[in-house]
Amino acid sequence: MVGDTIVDWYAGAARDLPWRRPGVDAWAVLVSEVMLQQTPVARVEPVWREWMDRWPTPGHLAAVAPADVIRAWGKLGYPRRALRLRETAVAVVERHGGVVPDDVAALEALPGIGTYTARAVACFGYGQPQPVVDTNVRRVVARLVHGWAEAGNARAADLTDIGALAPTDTARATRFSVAVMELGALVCVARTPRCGACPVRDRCAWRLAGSPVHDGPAKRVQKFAGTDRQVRGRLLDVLRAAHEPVDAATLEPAWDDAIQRSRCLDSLLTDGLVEQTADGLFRLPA
DNA sequence: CACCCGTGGCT
DNA sequence: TAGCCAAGGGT
Repeated sequence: MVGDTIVDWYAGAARDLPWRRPGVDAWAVLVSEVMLQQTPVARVEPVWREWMDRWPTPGHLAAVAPADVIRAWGKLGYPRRALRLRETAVAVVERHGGVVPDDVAALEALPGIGTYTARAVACFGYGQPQPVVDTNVRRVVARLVHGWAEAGNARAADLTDIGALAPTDTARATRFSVAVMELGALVCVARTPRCGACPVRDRCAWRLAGSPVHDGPAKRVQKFAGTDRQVRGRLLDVLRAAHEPVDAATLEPAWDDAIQRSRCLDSLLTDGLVEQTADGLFRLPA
């Protein structure tokens, strides 16, 4: 069956990623998964190594100031993830005695841990045969099973779809979850799939249908230039570099439009990524 | 469910 | 070059 074929392919094709090595615990896996949310492997690797070296356990991370965490996060993007990761460390210490929980429901209750990440931790960190659905898996299933060129929006049936392909053997089912992700990351990629290198090309519904082009609605492109996300990033850049609180004037060069700049600073304060001192200066939260 | 939340490399 | 895309989550 296809599941077994994909597992066998993975044995010879898997990348040697640091968080996949033997002895890497569930906390280290959790940290990697949060960093990998919407961020490419190549950019995560060095930050993850440095991070785990500094803060190897939830207890270590829970004890440091948000400012340190935000700086260490660097330019991975979506810095709210860094804040939530620290909050998760606190929750693991307070609610789970410093041990990452091994059941999906408890994992999903942690800040910044959703449907995907909870199952990824249970599967990759604890060896459970959990179905795991990320963007790679949705694309593989779309092509292999449904014969579509692209995955649609995430849907509840995704978990059922991938579960149906998993090998029955428990250990192989666990391997299967990483294996499908790897297939999507290395072979069944978004832009130009390398079907010649695909272990299941002969059983792929999309190929059997003649590799039709995507005919549904185009996915909405997210603009970046000029958006609040860019402005927030600029403001945070200034504050990451400053090791003393700064006044509003110091933030002006970050963005010309005063209205937008002010709105974004407010939203950073609301998010807890920035705080204001008693004398009205701004800094990363101590 | 649609939208918001960063960043940088690749085509 | 401008857009596409990357191991999503929260609201």
